[in-house]
Amino acid sequence: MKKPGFAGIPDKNRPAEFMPQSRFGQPAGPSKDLFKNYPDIPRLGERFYAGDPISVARRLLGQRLVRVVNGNRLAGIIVETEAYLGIEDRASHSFAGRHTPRNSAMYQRGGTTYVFLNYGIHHLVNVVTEKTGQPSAVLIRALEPSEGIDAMFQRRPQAQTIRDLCSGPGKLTEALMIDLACNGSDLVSSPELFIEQIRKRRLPENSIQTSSRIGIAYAAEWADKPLRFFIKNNPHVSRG
DNA sequence: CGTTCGATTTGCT
DNA sequence: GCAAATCGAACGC
Repeated sequence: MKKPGFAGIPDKNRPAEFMPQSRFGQPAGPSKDLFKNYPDIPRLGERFYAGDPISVARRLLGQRLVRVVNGNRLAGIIVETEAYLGIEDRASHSFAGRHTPRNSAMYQRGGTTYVFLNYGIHHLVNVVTEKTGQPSAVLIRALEPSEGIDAMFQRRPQAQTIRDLCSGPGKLTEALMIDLACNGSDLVSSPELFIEQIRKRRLPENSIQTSSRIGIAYAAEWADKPLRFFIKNNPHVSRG
C-alpha cells in the first residue's frame, strides 16, 4: 500500500517550512511514522474520559484528534487544552447549573463531544469529562497537524503555513470540518471523530506549561486560574 | 419579545 | 493595535 506524501510533496522536494514537526516543536524530518495508516492504534476510552477535567486536559496533550470525512483522515496532535470545571466555574457554560439546549451535551457521559457556535462564526470543540450529569469539559484549543494537510489548506485558504492551520480553537474546527453536526457524538464509538492514544504515558510535567484561560476575563476570580495547558515551545499553540 | 454579548479570527489603521 | 463580523443563547422587562 502506497504511503501518502506530506501535503502531496515528496520529502526530498519539501521546503523546510513544510516539514512535519515533532511534538516538541523541533522539525521531525521525513517520517514514515507520521503518515502510516494506524488501523490498530487504540482510542481513548470511557475510563479515560471519566477523569476530572484538569487531569483529562493534561493527559490529552500529545494524543491525536482524528476526524474522518468521506473515509479520509484529518488529524493532529493535541498541543493545547483548557479545563472547564462545572457548575462552580464561572467561565463554564454549565455555570450555576445552567442546562440549556446548547450545552446539553455537557451533561452526557464523559467522552461525549460538545460543539458550540461562538461569536456566530466559530465552532469550538470540547471533550465532555466525568460521569453523566456532571457537566465538565475540556476545550481543544490547538493541534499540530499530522494527516490530511492538503484538505486542511483547502478548508482554510487564508493559511500561509502549517502553523496557521490549527493554532486556535476556531481554526482547528474549520480545518477538520468539525461543526454542530458533531455535537453530542461519542468519541468512544464514533467512526467520524475520536482521539487515538498514540502515547501510553502522559507528557512529562516539565514539558507542560499552564496559564489562565483565554477570553474569559468576565469570569471574576475564575479568570485567573491556571486551567489552560499547552506543550512548552510547541509552535502550534494558539496566538502566534 | 428585545437586547446584550460571547471559551475568536481576520483584516485594516 | 483595534474593531468588525455574525447568530443564537441567555437574560431582563
